[in-house]
Amino acid sequence: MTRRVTIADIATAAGVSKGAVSYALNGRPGVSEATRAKILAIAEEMGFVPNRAARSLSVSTAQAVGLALRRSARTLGIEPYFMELISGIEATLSAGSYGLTLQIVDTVEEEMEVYRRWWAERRVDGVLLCDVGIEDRRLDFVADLGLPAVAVGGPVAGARFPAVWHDDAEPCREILEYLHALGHRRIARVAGFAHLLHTAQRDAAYAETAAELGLDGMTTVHSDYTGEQGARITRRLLSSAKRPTAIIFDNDVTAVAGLGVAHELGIAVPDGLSIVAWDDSPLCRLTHPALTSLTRDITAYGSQCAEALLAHIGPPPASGEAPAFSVQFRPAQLSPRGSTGPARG
Amino acid sequence: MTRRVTIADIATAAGVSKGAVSYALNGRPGVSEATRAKILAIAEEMGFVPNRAARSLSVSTAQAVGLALRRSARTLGIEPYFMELISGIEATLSAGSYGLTLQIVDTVEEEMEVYRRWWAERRVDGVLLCDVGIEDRRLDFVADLGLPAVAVGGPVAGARFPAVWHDDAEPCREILEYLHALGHRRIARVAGFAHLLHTAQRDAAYAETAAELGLDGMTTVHSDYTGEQGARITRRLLSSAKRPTAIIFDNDVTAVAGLGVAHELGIAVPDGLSIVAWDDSPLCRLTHPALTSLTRDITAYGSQCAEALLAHIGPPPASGEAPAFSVQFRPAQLSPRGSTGPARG
DNA sequence: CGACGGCGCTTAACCGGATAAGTGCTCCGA
DNA sequence: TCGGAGCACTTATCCGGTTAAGCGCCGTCG
Repeated sequence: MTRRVTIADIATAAGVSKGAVSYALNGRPGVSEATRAKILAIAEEMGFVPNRAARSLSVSTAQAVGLALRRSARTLGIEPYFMELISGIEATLSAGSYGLTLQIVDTVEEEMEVYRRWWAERRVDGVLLCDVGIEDRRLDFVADLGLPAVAVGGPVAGARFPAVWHDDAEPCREILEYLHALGHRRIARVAGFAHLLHTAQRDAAYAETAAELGLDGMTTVHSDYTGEQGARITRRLLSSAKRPTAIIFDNDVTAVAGLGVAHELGIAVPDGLSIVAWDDSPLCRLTHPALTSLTRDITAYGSQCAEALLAHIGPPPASGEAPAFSVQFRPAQLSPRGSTGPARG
Repeated sequence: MTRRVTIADIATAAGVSKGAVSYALNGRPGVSEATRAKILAIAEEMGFVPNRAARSLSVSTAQAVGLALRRSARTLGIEPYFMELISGIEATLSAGSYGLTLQIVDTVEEEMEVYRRWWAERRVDGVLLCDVGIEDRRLDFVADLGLPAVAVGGPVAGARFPAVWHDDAEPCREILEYLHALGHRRIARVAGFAHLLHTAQRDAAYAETAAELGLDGMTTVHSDYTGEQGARITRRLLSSAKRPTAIIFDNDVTAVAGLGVAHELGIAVPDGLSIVAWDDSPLCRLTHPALTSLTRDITAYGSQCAEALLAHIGPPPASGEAPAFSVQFRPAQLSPRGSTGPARG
């Protein structure tokens, strides 16, 4: 295990000072082109890679972004959403040679503590906040800390930092009109966590469209996004006297579980029941029939979030143009598949 | 955004030198108990958190572990395996106040480049190698680099660093005997990537047990673990003249896809076809019928891997007892559910 | 009584970069 | 011919910790 090569080694080899090497490597003025070329060649030949800690200490930047996820291992595992998001985030970050530091936490308190520590340690330059809630203590906490952040989801009222989100109202309208056009009148919805911002947004959007279409029998049940709850709620819905002819699920996992329950109860899909899932993932194409779902490119969404964060971290506040607050991402698109059809009778 | 508190600030406040503060905070001798208590109290009061970069620079340790995943965003998203693994890894790491740095890569070359960079930058103190292959160039590469590593999977022949794995032979035998006892004689297997070590191990184990049981018609088809391939292969298997009465899938995703195909072809499960899935995840309980599967605690497995890595990084090689090479994890257990039953006719 | 050892603390160097300030040189114009 | 600007590079300092070495003071023992 040979010793690492430092700029001092390069300086010695090139017969110049450490300072000159630093200027040369960072493309700053202060050295002649000939010397710069020579230094770069030597650095390349010696396989020089700057020590991250030393650079961080000097410029007081971590070149890393933090992501704290407050979901259980099981939920994280089965929700394609997070891994796709992470994958997108990661792609943008590594293109900008930023690292991604990941931590899984149990409670909001723990999550905030992680942010406090990360920032105090200068382990990260900024964080991405997932699962934005209606009343979200993290928002003020992080802003007060001075820790650059971007909310994954929004728009956040009175935001003190950027958010990246997509309009859910439009897709909600699209689904409901689609199901209505297919003749469905008793439509149920298995929603996500009631405290999440986007759940509330969808709640409102469905209510509005339902009113316009004269669908007054729409029931909404909130879940924790797990398959177990999805199955249990679906079982209850399908066992009721006036059972729905269509169910909208707020995520893919509960939708797949719901489909399983329909099979279990001998209800044919889509003849006896239509199913729509949010968050089109490969999961939706695994089942038979494949699930009609709302497609959005979560990986691209993750990239966009990371970009917003880098932009927010990046330029010193002197810059003329204000950072783009609250970027809006393209809304989800309905992808009709085999799980939806005309209402029976 | 107030300036960070450094040990110099504490030193001033306590009326001592930086050195004394450092000794006090690190629990080393060199200060009286009274002074230590005073310094600790002041540090606490001022909310001191050491700067990671400064400490790293001094002690040349990153207090972080790297994980590079060579899978596509879509695969990562839908495979519960990785998130559960990460979750377990993360739990152990954060308990030891290590960070986890994640990177997603496309090719082996890129992956090795990431290791080289991480190590040169001293961004990580060690890495976990997933998806260990039969001929794995990464193993020697990482060992030559001097980068501490632990293989997630094994045993690795001629290993130059520890591995954590579980015996797959025993569960393979268990499955085959179970299906044999149920009367199945035409059993197919949808395996994973042929180049992966554990696939080869299972290949061998099945072949051996099949020979013992006199099952000579066992066909094995290798897949890339995706639902698409799982579905396609299953469709082919079920369309053949002498179609199997049972299929073993090497992961949960292909198994769920296979179940979908059975539905599609109107083949009842388990009456017309029995299905067994490896890697019991919530996914296996989402379907109807729920999938008989091989349960292993992947989160705990991840923890174990992280522990092995920390142990390998941790004590300087002087230590008396050799680091535990090649920890064996408990084998997977068969969890029979609704997708398996007696062979028909 | 003086030498010695150890405690408790300070001093200073170091980790590996970035960077402001300083130095010697050349070239230019007055 | 000389002052001054500007280039190319060096020197020195800083970032915030860790740590070896040094130093004064006290108690102890020969």
